[in-house]
Amino acid sequence: MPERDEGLVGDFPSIPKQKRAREKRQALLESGRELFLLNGYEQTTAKDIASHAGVATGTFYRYFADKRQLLMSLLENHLEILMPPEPSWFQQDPEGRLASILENHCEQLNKLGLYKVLPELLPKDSELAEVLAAAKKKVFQTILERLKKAKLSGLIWEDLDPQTVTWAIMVLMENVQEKGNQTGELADFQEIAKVICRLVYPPKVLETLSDQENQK
Amino acid sequence: MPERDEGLVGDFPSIPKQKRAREKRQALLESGRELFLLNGYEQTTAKDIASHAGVATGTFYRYFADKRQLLMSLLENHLEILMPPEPSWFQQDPEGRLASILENHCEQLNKLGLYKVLPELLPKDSELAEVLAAAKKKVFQTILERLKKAKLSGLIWEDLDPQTVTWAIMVLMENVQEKGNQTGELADFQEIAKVICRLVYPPKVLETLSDQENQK
Amino acid sequence: MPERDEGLVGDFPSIPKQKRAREKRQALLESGRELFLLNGYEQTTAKDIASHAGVATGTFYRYFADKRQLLMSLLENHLEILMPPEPSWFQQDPEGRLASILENHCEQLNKLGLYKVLPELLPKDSELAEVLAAAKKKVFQTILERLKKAKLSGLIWEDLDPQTVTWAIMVLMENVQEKGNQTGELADFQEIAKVICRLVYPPKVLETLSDQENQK
Amino acid sequence: MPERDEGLVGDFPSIPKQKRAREKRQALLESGRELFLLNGYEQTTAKDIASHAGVATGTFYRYFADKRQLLMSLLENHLEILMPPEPSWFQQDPEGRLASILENHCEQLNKLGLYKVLPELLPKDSELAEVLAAAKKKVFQTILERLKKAKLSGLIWEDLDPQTVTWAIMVLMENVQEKGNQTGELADFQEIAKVICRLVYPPKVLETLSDQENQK
DNA sequence: GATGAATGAGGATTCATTCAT
DNA sequence: CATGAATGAATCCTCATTCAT
Repeated sequence: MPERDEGLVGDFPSIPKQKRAREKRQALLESGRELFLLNGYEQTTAKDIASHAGVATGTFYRYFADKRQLLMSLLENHLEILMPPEPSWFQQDPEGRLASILENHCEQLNKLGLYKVLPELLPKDSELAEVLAAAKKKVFQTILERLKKAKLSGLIWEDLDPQTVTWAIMVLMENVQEKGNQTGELADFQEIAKVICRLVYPPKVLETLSDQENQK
Repeated sequence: MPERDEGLVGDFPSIPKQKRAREKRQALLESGRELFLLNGYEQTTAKDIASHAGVATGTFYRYFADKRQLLMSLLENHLEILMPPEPSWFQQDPEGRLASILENHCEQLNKLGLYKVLPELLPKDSELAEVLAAAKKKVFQTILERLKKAKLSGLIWEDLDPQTVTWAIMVLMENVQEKGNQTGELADFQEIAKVICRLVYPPKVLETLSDQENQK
Repeated sequence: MPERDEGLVGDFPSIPKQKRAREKRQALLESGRELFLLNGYEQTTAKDIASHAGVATGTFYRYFADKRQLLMSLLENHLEILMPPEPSWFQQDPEGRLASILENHCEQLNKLGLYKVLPELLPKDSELAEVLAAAKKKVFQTILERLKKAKLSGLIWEDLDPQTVTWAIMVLMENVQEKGNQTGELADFQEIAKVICRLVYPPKVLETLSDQENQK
Repeated sequence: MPERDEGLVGDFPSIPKQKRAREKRQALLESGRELFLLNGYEQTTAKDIASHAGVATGTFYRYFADKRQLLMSLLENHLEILMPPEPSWFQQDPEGRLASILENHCEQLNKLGLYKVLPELLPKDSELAEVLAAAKKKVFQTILERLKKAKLSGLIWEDLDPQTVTWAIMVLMENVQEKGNQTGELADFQEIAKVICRLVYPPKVLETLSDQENQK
């Protein structure tokens, strides 16, 4: 009766305590990640992952119940990276700050790469879809709250619906890492930040916030 | 044994056959579309599609090389629906027009449904990905051109990068049909249109454009 | 949606109506029977059965859900052969009749051979065990009823418990086909019949019944 | 690092180890027996047995070549329990004695339980089958000899074939422990003994033997 | 052309057995 | 000696594709 670790999504075979075993588990996770990115989830077999990690097929099943579970582990470990960041709007130089947040988020996403497999999985794995949707909803709520507070202070556009603005911000942030692909150039985070900020602040407010910074 | 349609004014050999063949092809395409949406692309087998269309497995392969080709046909037939619309910015009441464009686009997308399978395919089918990317690039260019013209007329924000704005508009338009899922409400196209227009027009320009309309 | 045939034990993929298909199904059943007898149930794989029947592995699964189901079909088709016969005790020359019943039963059992696999399966397949137990119980009841009637007529031993006698008769009949293996000779059905009859009739009754026959 | 038991009067190297080893072997045998009964032979893995016995998988293979050998050891250790008893027919109160022999045999069989796995193994393990057949043959011979002697003394039915009677007795004795399952009641050893005795003694002889007892 | 049975390669998973620690 | 992680052959089963009718 191996001990089991109840994670966010499903059961896992006992997570090994031994150092060697932990390393092997890590190697499998890493191999899985790489091959999923390279060939897609369906096209990657448990055997592939195992041999890429330098172990036998059976060893894979010592550490993971199946391919799906390995992926779930991966996602669980990096859920926060997959979520769009939650910028705050009261700070100075919002554009610059947002740009660097975006750049950082983008860099992490690309390093992880898992965002490439999600679209393949969401349609068939409703459990996973729910988990992600819940996480996104939370981010949505946070951003929305902040926007509403900002609105009370008169910092943001009066005539835009905060819900819709929140949605737009999230959609844009979730797609930053693909901007390069479309335009053929690297994403210019400064420009993107300006665009997003335009949805939030009227230009005058933005000037004020920037002035404050300049005065410092 | 080809059936013959012997009419008063001569023979139309094989025309009925062609007609039936075309119908069969259509039935297969339609079955494919439905099943892909229902169960996802990978989970749908050629046999499923054939029997859902009321023909034998082998018949499927008379009309399509394989499952992928059927999907390609589907996409080809409806590529324009899958592409974001190309709004123009010189017209009066831009928000209202954009709203109705969005609503229409969204409706067509949902009726077709194919947008749900794309994410599953793009990672593994680079050819498809290229085709779509090219189509998107074209839309991108069109929108960009229009924005640049508008900029020359001083109608749009001076300080935003047209490329980035174009990218933002497209991303937002491509994700309209998912807005409902996230917020739990139906997408409010009017509000979305307002948000998108904010990225294009300074409020004063917008007022002017609307005034023109009112004067009519 | 293939039609399904609800048998005694479990569901079966559609039983084919086409002649060729039926023959193939029969060939698979026969191959299964032979290989089960030859190598035992567990040692026989679906692939073995398929290639012994001259078809591909996948074909096996067109006709049977799995190995177990093939066996169930076999058993269902021949359940009556597997059950011990139900002799009646009022007739003339009971020994001779019983002997020929036994010989016939034994011959059929050996021709079928399935009795050799049953012991392997009963411990792990409680569903099958129940079906067989129920069938045996029915035979048991029939034999018991007949014995009780005979007892009322004073034809059988007064001092033996009919239930126990029934049990003994069934056990002996179920083991006839193994007598040869133990003694090294062919089962002598005449002698076995005499032994079984001794459990039923006192010698004097037996003489009377035989006399009646002689008088004819 | 072998532990050593250094006593006053010399060394007993490895004796403690041997004792522990013997215990471990016993634990494995016992675990094997329990799991075989519980899940059947095929369904029990070497790993199951080892962990049920509280040792590592590898340790199993230090004590037994494989699962089969463990079972063989078990059978070897308890062969006599598995064999039907060898009643003698000269004693007084044969029915009572036989009844108690049967009860005892039955009890031991049930305590051991191994009889439940034999049917699963005999078809695939001809070596085992031979060993058991040989043992049974020996019992058969013994019973047969005794019957023949009794026949010389005129104690038993003149008209029944001793070989067949021997066979019948063995078959009945081998199936006592299953009588309960079929009739739904506990086996009534007294009645079974009466039935078996009917195959051996004419009623009058039985009375005489019983009288002798009564006279005592 | 249409059919659908047949094919068989390929993926998931298990488990007897070995071997480095 | 004991351990239990690692091995990989072997099984089950599916499904894209072919082909005889």
